[in-house]
This record gives sequence, C-alpha cells and structure tokens, in this order.
Amino acid sequence: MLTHAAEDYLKSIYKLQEKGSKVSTGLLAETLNVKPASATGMLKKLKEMKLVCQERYQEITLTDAGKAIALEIIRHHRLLELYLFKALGVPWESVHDEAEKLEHVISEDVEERIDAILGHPTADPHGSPIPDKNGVVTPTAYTSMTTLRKGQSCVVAEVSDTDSALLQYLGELNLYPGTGFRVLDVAPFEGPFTIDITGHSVVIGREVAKHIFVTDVQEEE
Amino acid sequence: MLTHAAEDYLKSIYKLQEKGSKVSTGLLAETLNVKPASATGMLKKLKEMKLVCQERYQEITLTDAGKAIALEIIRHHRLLELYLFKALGVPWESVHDEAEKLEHVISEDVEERIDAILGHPTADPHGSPIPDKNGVVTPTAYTSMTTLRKGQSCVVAEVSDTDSALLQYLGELNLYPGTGFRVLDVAPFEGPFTIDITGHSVVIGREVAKHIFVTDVQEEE
DNA sequence: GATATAATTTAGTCATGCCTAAATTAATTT
DNA sequence: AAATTAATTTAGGCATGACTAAATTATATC
Repeated sequence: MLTHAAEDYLKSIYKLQEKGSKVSTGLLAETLNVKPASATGMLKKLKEMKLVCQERYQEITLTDAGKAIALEIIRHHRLLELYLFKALGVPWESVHDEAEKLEHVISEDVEERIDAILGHPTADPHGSPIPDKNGVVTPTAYTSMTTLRKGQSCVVAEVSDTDSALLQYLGELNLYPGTGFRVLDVAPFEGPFTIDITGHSVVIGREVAKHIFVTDVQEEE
Repeated sequence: MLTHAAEDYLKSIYKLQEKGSKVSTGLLAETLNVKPASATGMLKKLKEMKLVCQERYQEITLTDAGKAIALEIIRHHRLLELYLFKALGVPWESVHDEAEKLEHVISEDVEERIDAILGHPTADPHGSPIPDKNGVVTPTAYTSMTTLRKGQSCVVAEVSDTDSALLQYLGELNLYPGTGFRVLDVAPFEGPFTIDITGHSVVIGREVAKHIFVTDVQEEE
C-alpha cells in the first residue's frame, strides 16, 4: 500500500500530463505546494517503485502501474465529490477539499456502494469524467464558452474546479453541467457575454467564460 | 489541529476510562498495538499539550480539553458507523474498521449533514451511545444477557463491537440492538440459552451471551 | 565559446511516530 | 529488609516527508 503523499504525487502527474503540460520537477512541486527538492526526493522513491519514469533532468511520465494507481485515486476523488454533492448536499465549491481528504482512506467496498447508489455515474459535479473500475476514462467532447457567438444555444459540459470562489459564483448563477443556456449577445472588443439561463438574463465576463466548457452548440433563431 | 495518532490515544484513554479500567501506559500501549515505550513518548507530548494528566508511573487521566477531543472523535466514529450501516449498507461487522479511517478526516460540516440525515441518532449500530455536539453522552441502562432467566423477554440494547466474527454471527441471528427476544430455556450448570427471536428458536452459548446487553426485561407467561 | 540565468539535484536538518535495548522505579515475595 | 518481578521511562535509531542551502546541469544570451 502506498502512502497518501505518494498517491498525491501520482495523481498530480497524471492530471498535469492529461492537461498537456510537460511534467517537470518544478511544475509538480508547484502543483503540490512543495519545494522542488522535496519533489526530487519523492520522485526518486516512485522511480524505485517503478511507478514513474524520468531521465535525470528530463520529463516525468507514469508507468502503466503508476497510471493505474493515479486513475484509481482520481476515481475515488470524483465519485466522492459527486456523492458529497448529491447525497449529502455539500456545496459544490467545497466538495473538492472534502474529497481530497477522503480519497486516500475510502475502501474499495465503500467505493462500490457509492458508485452503485449514484447509478454508476460518468462525471463528477464539475463535469470531469469519472474513470471506470478498470481505469478507462471516456472524455466528453466540449468547446470553450469563449468561442460562442450571438444566438447560439448550448449545454454546460464542464467547469474548472480549481477556484472555489468562482465555483460558488457559478453555482449562484445555476451554471452547473447539464444546464442549458442561450447567448443573447456578445459585446464587441472581447467583451462580456449576455446569456439567457433558465429564464434569467445574466452577464458573464470573458475571464469567467474561459473556465466554462460547453457542448451541444446549436444555432437558434 | 492534532495528528491522527494523538487523536487515537485520546480516544483510547477515554474508552478505557469509561470501561472502568485504571489506565496505565502498558494497557494503553496494548490497546493501541504499540510498545509501552512508544506510548510513553506520545503521553509526554499530550501532557505538554495539556490534554492528559499523569504523575510519573501513575494513572493516566484526560483534562477537560482532552476529554472534549476524545468525545468529538468518538462522535465522528459512531455517526460514521451508523451512516455506513444505514445509508450505504455496509455490513455491521465492517463498519468499525471503515469508520476508524474516516473519523480523522471528516469535516464538521459533513458530520452535521450526516447527523441530520440520520435524524440526530443517539446510538451506533452496536448500541453504543453517540455523544451530542457538545460532548454530552446519554448512556443507556442495560443488563448482561447472562443474568436472564427462563421465561423473561427483553430487547437487545448493545453488543460488544470488538470481534467482527462475533458481530457477523449475531447479525445472521438478527440480534441487532432494538430486536426483542424471549428466553425459552437456560440449561443448568452455566449452560447455554435457548431463545425465541423473531419466531425462530436459537441456542446461544454463554460466551456469546456475555457480549450481549439487554433492556426492558419483563417476566412473561 | 563564455557567461548569465533557470531548473534540478544533492546534502544535511527537522518533526512525527514508531521501534529495541537498557536503565530506572514500583510492587511482590521471601 | 533484600531480592525478584513487573511496569515504566530513557536513550538511541529508523522511515516518512517536509525543509534550506549549496552544488550541479541545462538553457539562453551576448
């Protein structure tokens, strides 16, 4: 069994890799709020355990075994987030931090029960895909909200889950994954979006729109 | 914030004290599956933090602050046990070990949600009282099953939660707290009990009966 | 190609929380 | 009272996982 710290490293490597970043010691350290020297130390151990590959001073990658563990932890995390949100009513801006602590101690048995109660879901409250028991991820196709034009309608697919204040704001606007909206107007010179969401007209700034990803984009008269 | 290990020490001291044991370094170490020398080390730290009182080589007691923390952890543990049992269907012989890991990472917010969903319960699946938010415990009055005589009826109040194989056995017999049964016969010379439980006749050995505590004892014709 | 800057690794330190072995103190027996 | 036994504490070590400071390697600039 791995330590919690080691699990966190594997999870972060996977998520950075998935995001398309070249995973370096420094980036990993920054992500984990740790000094680069500390990351070097843990990476050495993970390499000895054959969970991580890295040539001296080069890019960090996961072995198949490391990737499997990373996906297992991510599965725990996202299932827990959804369970906290749906079954316990925890506000979605809080579920990430709660799940962060629980993901390392939940048993496979409890996880399977949660999974069954939720009906084997495929996405967490922010729209991120939940890997299945075998570690297979089915990513959802989506577009950035910033590409939308006046008159288009769409459905929220995913929002970034890194900023809890932003999540709280989006929650107040009801901009949860699955919710549809229509673009009433896009102000010129990279201006804000005015959208119609569940009957309300709301203005969304460009910076916020960057964190929203949509699907089912359709022209509408 | 305390470490998990420190929380476990406080919890064990409280539970041993409650059981009526004179809490010594050796007993505590045995309970925690740790060597006496290790317990001495942790006790030193807990004394520095003013959570524990102990004169050199003498009995160990908790300060008010230490007792408050112990009760908080016990509340976490028992609420989690009940939640795992009722909401997730975890078998009652497993809930203890699961809760043991979760009790240290659950937030007060999640705990309150669990408490509300369960309807502010007062006992865990084994019948142990759940301290309230202020650390007030309302113990239930009960008698050992071994004191029962032929013809008496009663309700299961509590069973000891230390042996998971025993719990599994009691679960198969439906001997959960709240279940009533009637003593059909007590064999002579400290022999086994024959009881009628939910219409079935079952023989319970003396060693098992020692771990069952009952309430509402009534003579019945 | 030499040099400045940035990234990474090494070396040594610290706090936790466990361990074993040895020393000390308390309790019991003779 | 002296000696044996049991309980407890001290002392020193080990693994984790963080840190700082210094050394090394890579990259960019002139």
